[in-house]
Amino acid sequence: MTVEPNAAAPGAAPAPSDFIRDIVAQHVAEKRYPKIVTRFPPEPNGYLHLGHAKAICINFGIARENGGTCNLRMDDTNPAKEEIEYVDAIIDDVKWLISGWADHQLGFKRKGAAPAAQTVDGKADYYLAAVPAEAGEPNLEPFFASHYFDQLHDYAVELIKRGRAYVCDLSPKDTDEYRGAPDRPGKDSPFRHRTVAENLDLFARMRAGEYLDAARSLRAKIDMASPNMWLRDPLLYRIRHTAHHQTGDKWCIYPLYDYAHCLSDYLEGVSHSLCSLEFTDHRPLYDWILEALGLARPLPHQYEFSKLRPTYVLVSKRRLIQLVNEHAVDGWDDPRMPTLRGLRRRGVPASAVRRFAIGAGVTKFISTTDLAVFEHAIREELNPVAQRRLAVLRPIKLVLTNLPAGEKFECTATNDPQSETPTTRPIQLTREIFIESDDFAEVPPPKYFRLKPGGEVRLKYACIIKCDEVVKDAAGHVTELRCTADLTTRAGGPNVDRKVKGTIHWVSATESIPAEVRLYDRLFLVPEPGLDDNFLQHINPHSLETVTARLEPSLASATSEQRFQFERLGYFSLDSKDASPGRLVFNRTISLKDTWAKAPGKP
RNA sequence: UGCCCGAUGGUGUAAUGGUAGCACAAACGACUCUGACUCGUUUUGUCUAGGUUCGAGUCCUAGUCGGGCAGCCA
Repeated sequence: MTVEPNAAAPGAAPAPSDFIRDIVAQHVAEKRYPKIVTRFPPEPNGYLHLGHAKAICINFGIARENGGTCNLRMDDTNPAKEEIEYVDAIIDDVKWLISGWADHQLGFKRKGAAPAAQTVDGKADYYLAAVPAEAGEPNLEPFFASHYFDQLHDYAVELIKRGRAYVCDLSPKDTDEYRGAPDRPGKDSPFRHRTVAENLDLFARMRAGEYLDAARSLRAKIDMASPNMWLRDPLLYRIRHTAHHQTGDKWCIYPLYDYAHCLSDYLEGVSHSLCSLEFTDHRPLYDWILEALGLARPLPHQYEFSKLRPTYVLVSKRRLIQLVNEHAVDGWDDPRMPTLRGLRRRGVPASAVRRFAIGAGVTKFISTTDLAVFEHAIREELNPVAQRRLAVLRPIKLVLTNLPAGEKFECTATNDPQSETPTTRPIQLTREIFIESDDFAEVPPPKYFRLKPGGEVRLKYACIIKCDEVVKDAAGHVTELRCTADLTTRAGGPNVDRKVKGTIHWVSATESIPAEVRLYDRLFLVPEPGLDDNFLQHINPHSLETVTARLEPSLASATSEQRFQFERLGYFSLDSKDASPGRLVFNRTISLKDTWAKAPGKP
């Protein structure tokens, strides 16, 4: 198939091809649908995470490649579990993830709009078209399954009239028993053969609130002996005397997922309903309901793909809640969380999440993707755009004994070495500076080419220095290094081209500013923490280390939108929550690759 | 002892009956005022057994292994 190049992300991988896209391409060629419409249907009962990112990228990606729309729909058919608080967070996270990539595809609807009655080829029909969220109309909102409760009810009545659904009085327990087991057929409910009139009456009374919760249910009349459990007269409606966050107390009967989902897709004109593998067994039911109704427009179809499961990460709503509740992390937006909010706060660009989610591919094979692939994607996105700065995380004082106190030697540092037209900024070299404590070793391991007693190293953007003396305290800890600067090796100096093996970063002791820097690492020590019910014991005790660092002064005016590379250390950005004008707090998004850290022979 | 889905290097993914490729990871090397980036080289793969075919990762049969399904959750 041919796909449009990814215009919004130059240099990114070409639009992918996979078994679902092949099907869509075929349908486009056949003109099976007037338009390609997909949907992303989260249940508003939790925050979106890395696993959802894949579903978002597939659904929006396919809409994007085919000039279609992807509707954001709240799958809110269970008032007991869902809360309005999550709706806004979901909208915000989706917009963030697709920003600059598929903004045009985001389908919303007018506030309060419900499917409208229309006639198609002489048949009565309901339809609710998307309005592009980008159109700038003020009163737009996402789709809600709950906004279709009237139409869904009408369709249920129609199923009863067609003899395809009946009201069942079996208790939940008896319903389970009658259902049988995977290797054992079920048996018909004693209420299966009620007349249409009786079913209509009972269903109306269910709706009118005459019965207690779970006293009766509406069931599809399919086949209690089907080898597919979902075809054994599945429930369509249950009685729940519970208020709903969208419809208030208008309803005391609520549709179940299988009934609501396929019809919601249909009402919105969805062409391809893409979901994860565990719904494969539901597909025959999805098709059965739509076919039983004799609908007017082309029917949507469901296709399933395997979820994204990164290593070293939990992608289970229940377990993420546990992390938050047991204070293993500091809330849903903790930068160590795989939630979109957490990733965003950590400084991960949406483009990196997309690169990862899209790169994982679309298959039906249950796989785990190495977290290193994600980390690589983050570095790939950040490297070309991050402004370079100098910062020292764990400072150790270094005195350049041949430089006069109080004097500043201006050096020129490059902001964006990856740019074709790099820009620069001045930084000041002074008699007293800080270097990274890792960059000095009194007893250096083999192949150590940082600073050591009697050794030479280049101060990045400045000059070569030689270590003359190591000053220690009574306990034997190094407190200060005394070195000589060779100013002839500065830029413009006669010996600027002199080579030494090592180059290290530094900041002026007098010009630099202090800042809190949070060094984040993987939350778990084992690749598949979810395998263990007692997963909390695998938490990485060093997943967060907070240090007081020294930064070059230009960082004082940083904003949380900016991305920085602290040279030789990693990518950092201002914490959007805890930083304030008087307080600098930086998060490490991801470290630079460090081949030296794992060099053999290194202690 | 039911039905459904799947299986390609360490990991993920491509090859649509015709040279098993790409990415990540790993190892080595070049370059380097970031032990980064970039570049080069290398290691490692079609679950098993039959069959169809000039030719099979691909098609067929059987098996093995893994996953899903018995919520009035989604």
